[in-house]
Amino acid sequence: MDFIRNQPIYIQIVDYFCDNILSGNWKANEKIPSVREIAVSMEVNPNTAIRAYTILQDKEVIFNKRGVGYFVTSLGPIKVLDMKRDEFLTTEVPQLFKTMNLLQISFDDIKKYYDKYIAENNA
Amino acid sequence: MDFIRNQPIYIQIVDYFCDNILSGNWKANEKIPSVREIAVSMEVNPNTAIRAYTILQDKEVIFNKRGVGYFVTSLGPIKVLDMKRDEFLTTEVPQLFKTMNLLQISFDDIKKYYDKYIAENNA
Amino acid sequence: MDFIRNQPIYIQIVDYFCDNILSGNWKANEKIPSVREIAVSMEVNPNTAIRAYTILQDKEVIFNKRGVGYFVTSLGPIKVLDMKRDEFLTTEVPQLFKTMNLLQISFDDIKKYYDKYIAENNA
Amino acid sequence: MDFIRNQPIYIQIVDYFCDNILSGNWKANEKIPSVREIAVSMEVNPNTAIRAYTILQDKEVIFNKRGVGYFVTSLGPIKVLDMKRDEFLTTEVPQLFKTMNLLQISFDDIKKYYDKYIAENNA
DNA sequence: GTGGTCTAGACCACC
DNA sequence: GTGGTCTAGACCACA
Repeated sequence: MDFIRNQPIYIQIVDYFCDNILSGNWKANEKIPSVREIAVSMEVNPNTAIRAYTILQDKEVIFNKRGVGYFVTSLGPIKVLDMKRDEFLTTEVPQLFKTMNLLQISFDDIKKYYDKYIAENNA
Repeated sequence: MDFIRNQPIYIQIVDYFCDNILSGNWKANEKIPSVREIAVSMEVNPNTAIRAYTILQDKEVIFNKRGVGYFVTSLGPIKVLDMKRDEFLTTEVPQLFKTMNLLQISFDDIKKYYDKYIAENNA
Repeated sequence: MDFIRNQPIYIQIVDYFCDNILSGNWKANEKIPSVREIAVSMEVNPNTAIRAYTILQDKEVIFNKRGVGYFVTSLGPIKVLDMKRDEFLTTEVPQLFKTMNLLQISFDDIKKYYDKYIAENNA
Repeated sequence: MDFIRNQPIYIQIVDYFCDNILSGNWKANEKIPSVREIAVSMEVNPNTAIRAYTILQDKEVIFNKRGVGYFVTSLGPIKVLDMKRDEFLTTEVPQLFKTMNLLQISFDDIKKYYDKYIAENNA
């Protein structure tokens, strides 16, 4: 896995987990990969992996069955969706508009990129 | 100046400088505030301020006349615009689309927020 | 380590690093000494040492594994060689010829010094 | 005049003066340009120009007739030549050889560049 | 353990 | 006045 510089690895792992849950790849009540598996596949220190699990456990997105592994909670997918939507609309979107304004990029420009993006990813 | 936690202050100063250049507030070949002025006005250590100057100097956005101060290079405004546009289009925009996709937010939804944003900031 | 006056210490550290890489002492992908080790062994403030690391990191000669340390990039040795060669041939060599010309020193004179230098350092 | 970064401007002016004397452009006992002329033509602070004059005056390479201007001393050209030769042979040349060694550049390589240089500058 | 950031303050060179 | 370098030392995030 490629990590972005300047952003903590454990945060990037959290995001990776959220993506899997949002995309339906990991469904409610399903078991997710073990700490060890993640640590190995991502070439990451187990301590770093554990931090990601702990954060999502604190937010009740995943839970732990001792000796068995981690699972998505039944409300997990909904919680993630809410969290992400909220963050997206109150933080990212306004920031985006501000940047567009500063860079003189019109909404139509974005629209063009969007159409292109859709074409490429649905084809 | 108010700084965002968990982002280095010197990066925020760099962004502040870029904003001033992009907005036309600081024009090509014009002198910009001295290190000490910035340090005082932002209530920051001069060393921290210098880091911002050094970064932009390395990118040839500003240059130094010894004993006189820092100036915007003649290509400075263009370089900043290019840098920012590039980063925006190759990083933020794809990220945006991916998030929209995951969160099931349509382009029309975004459009509504955009119209609202414009109405608020131009009124 | 003995530092030359009137040249920044951090530049001299950069040169020291480059020398180690050029001489094959530090090879591609190998870990190099930590910031603290260098700071202690060179009797220099860690901040001063960090500047050297940062400069070479910006030039992609070394890179950082978070929490682990700094490593020579795979292209590091080549980049250093290119950088140094370029600087040598475009700056030092023409400067040399110009000085020789001004001082009325012939190429044969230099040759004698060179032979002497080689004799002393290979003997 | 274009100045090199990282080297004091007054030193570069001193070098410029020495070059003029060595090349025979400014001969013994001849008047050299006034401080003001140099300051204007080089777009430099007069104080900075004065430093260069003072340094060469201290070394008895130039002298001042009050109200008239600066002149090259009768021994000026010889002194400059001695100074430069000494510095060249004891500092620059050994440094050059060391760099050649590190960069795996042979003396024959240098010879080729030299022949090329001569051909270009005598043609 | 690793590096990164920041402050406080000194000292210097240069213009 | 300008910026540049360096030290000492604290505190933090990360692995």
